Amino acid sequence: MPVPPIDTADESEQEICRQHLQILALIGDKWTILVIGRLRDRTLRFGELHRAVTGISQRMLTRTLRQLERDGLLTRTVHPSVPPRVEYTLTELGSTLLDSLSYLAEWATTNRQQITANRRHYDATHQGD
Amino acid sequence: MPVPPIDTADESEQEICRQHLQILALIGDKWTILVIGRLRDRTLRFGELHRAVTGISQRMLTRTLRQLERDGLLTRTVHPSVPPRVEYTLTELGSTLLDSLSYLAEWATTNRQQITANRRHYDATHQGD
DNA sequence: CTGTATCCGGCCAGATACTG
DNA sequence: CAGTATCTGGCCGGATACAG
Repeated sequence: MPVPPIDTADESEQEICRQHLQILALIGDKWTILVIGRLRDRTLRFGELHRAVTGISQRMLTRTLRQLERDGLLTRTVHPSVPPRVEYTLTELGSTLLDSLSYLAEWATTNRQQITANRRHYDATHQGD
Repeated sequence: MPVPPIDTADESEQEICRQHLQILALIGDKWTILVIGRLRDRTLRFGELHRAVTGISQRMLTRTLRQLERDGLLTRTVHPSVPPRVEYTLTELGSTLLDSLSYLAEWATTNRQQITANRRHYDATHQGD
């Protein structure tokens, strides 16, 4: 069967792709990658993360951390003391995600300038439309 | 210098990370990956893409394609005929992006069920909060 | 067939204030 | 210190209608 017309039979492929997307949506938001990136090397406390990720609000940091905890990408440890001390640590699962992301990061590094150039060229040649 | 306090000196690292994010935001939206995924094997016309990507609206398909064209991830070819015929083809750049994404897709495949289980467990153990 | 133009409802992130 | 509660404005995506 060489080159089927449209290959409408692979609805399943698209379904699988959507399931992947559901997972990848994990990291598609604005802050998640920055947060787990900061946790790559070491455990950090809430306040440390808040300072480390420039511009994030308390609300968004909390939300991001909760979701990552729910997905099992990091662990949240509460030390019952005064003042309270909460530490966040990347799990093995989170660490492997970061590893997989490195390929994409490498692609971005390699092609960032090319993309910027492409955009400039497009904007220059299409501004008259 | 073993284990610096917070390592606030690597603001630059975060800057680079943000530049990466700026690029990765390309594919962080709802439709981009589905569209370029459909173009992996072959050139497709607008209408073919519209049917191939289930649920996408004309507006969103057009927007997605325009952005991908601007970034140089695909080419848009207009065949002057009646009715008009517009074909979209992945560029080398777009193809390499898809290759880099495959590592993430593999991670998603490997860990999807684990994550689903993690969520169930979290929801079960935290519903009383 | 391949788009563009317009309206519009929902969601999400930011700001702010408050709490154990 | 580590959050939660509430309000709000803006953006994004879908629906619809129209055009070359």
